[in-house]
Amino acid sequence: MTDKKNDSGDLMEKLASLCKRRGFIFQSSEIYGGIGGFWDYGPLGVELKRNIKAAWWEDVVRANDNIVGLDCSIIMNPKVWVASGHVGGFSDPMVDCKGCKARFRTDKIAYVSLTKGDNVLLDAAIEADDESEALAAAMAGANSKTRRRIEGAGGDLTSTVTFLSKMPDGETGKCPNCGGELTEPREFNLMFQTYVGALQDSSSVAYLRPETAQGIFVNYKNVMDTSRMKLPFGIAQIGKSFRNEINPRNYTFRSREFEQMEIEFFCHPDEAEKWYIHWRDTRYQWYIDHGLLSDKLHLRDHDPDELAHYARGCADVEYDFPFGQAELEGIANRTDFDLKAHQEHSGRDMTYFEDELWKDEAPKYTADKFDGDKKAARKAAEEAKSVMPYRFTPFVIEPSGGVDRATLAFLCEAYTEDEAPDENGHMQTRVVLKLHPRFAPIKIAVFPLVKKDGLPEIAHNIHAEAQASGLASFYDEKGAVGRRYRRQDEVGTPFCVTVDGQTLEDQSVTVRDRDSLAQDRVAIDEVVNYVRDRIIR
RNA sequence: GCGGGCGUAGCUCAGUGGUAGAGCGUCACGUUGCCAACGUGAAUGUCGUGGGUUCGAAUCUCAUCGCCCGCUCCA
Repeated sequence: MTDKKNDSGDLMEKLASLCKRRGFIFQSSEIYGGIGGFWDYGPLGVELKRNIKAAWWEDVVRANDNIVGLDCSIIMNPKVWVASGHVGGFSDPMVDCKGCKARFRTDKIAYVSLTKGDNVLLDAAIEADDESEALAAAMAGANSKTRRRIEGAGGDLTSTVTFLSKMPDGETGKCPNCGGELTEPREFNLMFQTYVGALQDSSSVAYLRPETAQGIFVNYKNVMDTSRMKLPFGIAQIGKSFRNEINPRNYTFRSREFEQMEIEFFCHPDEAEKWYIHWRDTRYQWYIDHGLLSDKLHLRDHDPDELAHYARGCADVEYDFPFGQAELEGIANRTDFDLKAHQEHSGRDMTYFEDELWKDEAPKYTADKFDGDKKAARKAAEEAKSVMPYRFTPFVIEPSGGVDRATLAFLCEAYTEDEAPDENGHMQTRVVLKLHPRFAPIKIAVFPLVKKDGLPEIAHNIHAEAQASGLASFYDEKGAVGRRYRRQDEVGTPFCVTVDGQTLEDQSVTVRDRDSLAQDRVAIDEVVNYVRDRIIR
């Protein structure tokens, strides 16, 4: 069997077509012309996605004593987003050039002028990050005559650098690229807004969360107080998030409504690096274990200049999609940035106290150690307790994965066209989703070889037994058995069980393997266990 | 947001001003005893949506929505 793995661009089209045809993924609101950036999961898609989420939850929450789950509301007090920096800080106004169509952030366009008295020696529009870079770039861009005049002017030059973002409203400068006219600055805030309550005024504005993480941070105290968790421990959550992407693209990859699976893992600052490495490697391995080949999966450590201002380390798990290498999950060391931000904005104490460590230390602060001065002893104790190593703000390691992105990656990886013989022995192209059995929407399909001689009844019984034991099972008696196999191949069903004439004689059935096409003869009583043994991990 | 391409049956697509089509899939019956494209029959379309031109529009035109590619963006 030779695989004709499709790494070209049409894989995406074939996959999208299959997903529509077999009920994995539909465009949202399709009968009304759809809506960009929103997608629906059909009968098989929802099973696949639930299986992925369930596997994550089992492996992350249930398999770890020090991780607990959470399910937060999507709409929160808007102050949460002020504290996190999502309101205000990250809405970068942009301008477009009407001439050359380039787009710029207004805080990246600088207007540099050099004057000596009333003489303007240099007046330039430059794309730059800061003043010194703008000046340097303006000088470098000047012609030799201008440069000589500037050098000749000696020290009595006046230089001004004005960023477009700092210019008065209504004033726009020229395009740094072509000198053309720029549009009015436009806000690109990616949070969806809504109103809470009947009154739609500025006091009732709220946001659909752009990430699940903040819901965890604001519940960190609640969880710690009620679940007896001690550092290091994690809080995990799966849920919808919303970003009003400017330009959703690449099928479900960049959607405006999407689902995240996130852990916020709280630990001692001294251990943050250790846990960061742990989670980075654990999460990377999780994707490999579930079928993403390691040569298509990349663990990419961010360069220091790529890191967000609050992060001390960050790595992306990336996959080679047909449209390019793109992120499935990010693992970041967010330091104590978030807890400190919420402590500052909410006024609530977010620090952690090492009481077991303090227990050993407390005897040093009894009154007799302070010449019987109880007050002095208490004061010294309070001071000692209020700082490291007893009291501190935990660091946070955040493995944050996209459920829809993982689903898409597993689908891309699973989509295979190989060749299988037809009834005359001629090789025919076969489409098969080689999904990890744990993720397969249907685990076992049960067929009577033909629709007579009591075979359907026996097959029905096996189907019912599989269902009763919790296996997602599918019964099919229509058409030729070969066609039924192919239908199941297309949706990734790992095992097909066929009841045939021999079953009537010796109570055995054939179990056919999706990937190898091999058939095993198994006793009816054993068949459910046989399949179960082969789908667990 | 800009530029280009596309939108016709569940899927893939043909159809350039005059009766809405094909292949596959689906359904029914038959056949078939282990790997889809056997037989017979059947269902299925706001031709993305809205306006305009025309005696007449899937076809020409404008707008709009969606999808794909490139640019841009991505806390």
